[in-house]
Amino acid sequence: MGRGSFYAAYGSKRELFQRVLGHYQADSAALLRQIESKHRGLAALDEFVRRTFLEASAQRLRRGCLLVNSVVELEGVHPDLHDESTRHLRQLDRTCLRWLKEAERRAELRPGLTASTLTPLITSLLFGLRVDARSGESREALAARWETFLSLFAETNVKGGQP
Amino acid sequence: MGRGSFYAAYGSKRELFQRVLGHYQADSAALLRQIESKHRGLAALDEFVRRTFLEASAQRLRRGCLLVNSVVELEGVHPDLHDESTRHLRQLDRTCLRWLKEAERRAELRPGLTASTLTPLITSLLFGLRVDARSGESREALAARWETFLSLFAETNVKGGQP
DNA sequence: CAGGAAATGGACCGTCTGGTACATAATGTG
DNA sequence: CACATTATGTACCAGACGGTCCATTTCCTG
Repeated sequence: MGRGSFYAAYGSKRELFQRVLGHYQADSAALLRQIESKHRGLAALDEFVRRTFLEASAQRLRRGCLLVNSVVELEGVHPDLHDESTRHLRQLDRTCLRWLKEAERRAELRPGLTASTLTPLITSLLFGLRVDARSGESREALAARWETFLSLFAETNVKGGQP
Repeated sequence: MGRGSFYAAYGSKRELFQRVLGHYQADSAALLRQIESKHRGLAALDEFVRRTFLEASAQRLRRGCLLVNSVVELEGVHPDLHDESTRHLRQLDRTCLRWLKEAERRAELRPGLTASTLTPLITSLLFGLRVDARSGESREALAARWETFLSLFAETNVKGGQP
């Protein structure tokens, strides 16, 4: 793409990046909606992780998550873009909370655990897995971590429960 | 510091960065050793997290972890530095495994859990917490997540256990 | 085929960067 | 005090960057 057409189309590199962020976020939201239409509770969460981490190509996996990378890289340098990225991430957070509340209602959580305490922990772990991905960890290793994690808080009768 | 003295002392920016990585890693290792001399098993792990995340100033917290930031930012751009960072991180991994094995021996882990399956999960979560820190999450929020996590795999009689 | 819109490839500009060279000043030591 | 070492500020270089401008070409449509 020529320089001229680029700036005619997008105005500046910054604007392009913001557009990309928007697209990424829109795609993620679409995925969440699609999953939500087919699964509920912990099954939805598990499906999301499977789709996000385990079905990605090795190359795509190594690229990590655009939003997480942005949060890490833009802090201090581009505060507005950094904030925009974290805002987008929090949206994923809200969906996760919704799923967990459903799971709570369905008694898929081990006794004593609540959706509101578990949700931030889950999103933190997902951040961690995305860093792992970028550090070159294999799909299998990531999957194992996720299954272990799931087994820690899921009732034994649901998928991923502890034997 | 003047330009001249800088290049006389460090050779290049790259070399300086490598030195900084080395120092950071050495400091971390020293902290690990110090903790290991006073605590064992899950107590050591908990102390480490407390010292790393909860005692840091708000500014230092927001800077996150140099190694994690490097892994995220240097992937693809500076493969050698990226690899060096991940190598350093894996060293922390090994220490964590040692602590968990001790915890296993002392029956501090919930039944059915093993050190070798738990350790990678823990380091992933720690990565996630460092991203959270960089995204501006508060010390309290981070502490809450950690306590929740600990309660998921710690025996109820040890610190952080579930009531 | 003709004509207008859109895409292209460069030439060009100011600025920032890592890095060098050097002349000058500060510093420590006999 | 004198001397060698070390640090400093500055001028300078080459290259990359984001961005603009424009002449030329491509492409779609009447």
